[in-house]
Amino acid sequence: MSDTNTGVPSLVGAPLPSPVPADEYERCPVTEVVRRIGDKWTMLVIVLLGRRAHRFNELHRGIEGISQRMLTRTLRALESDGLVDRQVFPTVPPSVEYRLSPLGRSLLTPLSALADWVVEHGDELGRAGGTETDVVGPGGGPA
Amino acid sequence: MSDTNTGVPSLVGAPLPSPVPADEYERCPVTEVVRRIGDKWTMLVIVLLGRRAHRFNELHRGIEGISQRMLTRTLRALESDGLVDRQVFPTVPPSVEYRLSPLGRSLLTPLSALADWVVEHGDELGRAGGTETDVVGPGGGPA
DNA sequence: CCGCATCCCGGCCGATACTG
DNA sequence: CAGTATCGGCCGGGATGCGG
Repeated sequence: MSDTNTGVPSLVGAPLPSPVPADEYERCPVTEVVRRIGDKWTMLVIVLLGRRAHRFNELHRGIEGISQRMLTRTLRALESDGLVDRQVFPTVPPSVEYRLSPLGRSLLTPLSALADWVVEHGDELGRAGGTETDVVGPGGGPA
Repeated sequence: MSDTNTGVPSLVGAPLPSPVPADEYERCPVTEVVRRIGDKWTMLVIVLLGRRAHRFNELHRGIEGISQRMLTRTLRALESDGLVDRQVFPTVPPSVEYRLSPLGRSLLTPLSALADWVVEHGDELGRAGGTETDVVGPGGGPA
């Protein structure tokens, strides 16, 4: 299912015979996206906009702790990524609505998979054991 | 599927009746994980370890551009998150093997979903249109 | 071979003030 | 209401060198 010849030959697949050169990983597509949405606020915005369209200050109040600056930046980034659509109403006072683009909405699906994982395994994260460093006896190792 | 009462009531679901207070989003679990794996190298390491166990310098050579410092940091972080297991062979010279823990392997599944999305929509990202800012005529807006 | 310590820089991000 | 401008702290992350 995940298997297309784009550099991501299914993450869960068995160890492939030809261990793809390092260059392939350098521009790993998953990494790209994760880095895109991996910053401090992006995910929160996506989640909020995943529910319904929001106006600027609506988001500003909805995401406690975010500054105007970062909200603007985050929205601009999402916009230029084509994940959110921005709609300006030239009223007085002006108002702007942000909503997830079709592309952005399609992203919600894999994101839900992640959410599912967190719901199921999230409690095992954090401090999964301080000293599980498993030392085997001499002579058993590779080198 | 995504719907457990843990704070992530399915991202793709229709707009829920009770619009959860902002506090809920503050500690959005998905955001947590994404921030965990959203740094520069973590995803690459996970992908490599997803194929098979690797030794330190094997990873170092496999992920072109990473410094020893960052590889160590990344591995330590993944380790304390319980996503990778570290196994030391007290040989001379010493050797260390890193492999995905069961938890880490379980993470590959949702990550694959993301990979699938990238494979399918990745080309629409980046510059999805400079000035798609849609301005409607006066009188049509909310405010 | 594995990994830590130190130095340093650039960018992320917050606070604040100002504009249409 | 919806931003922009500027300053500054903090930290991610690269280079190098040392230790077990």
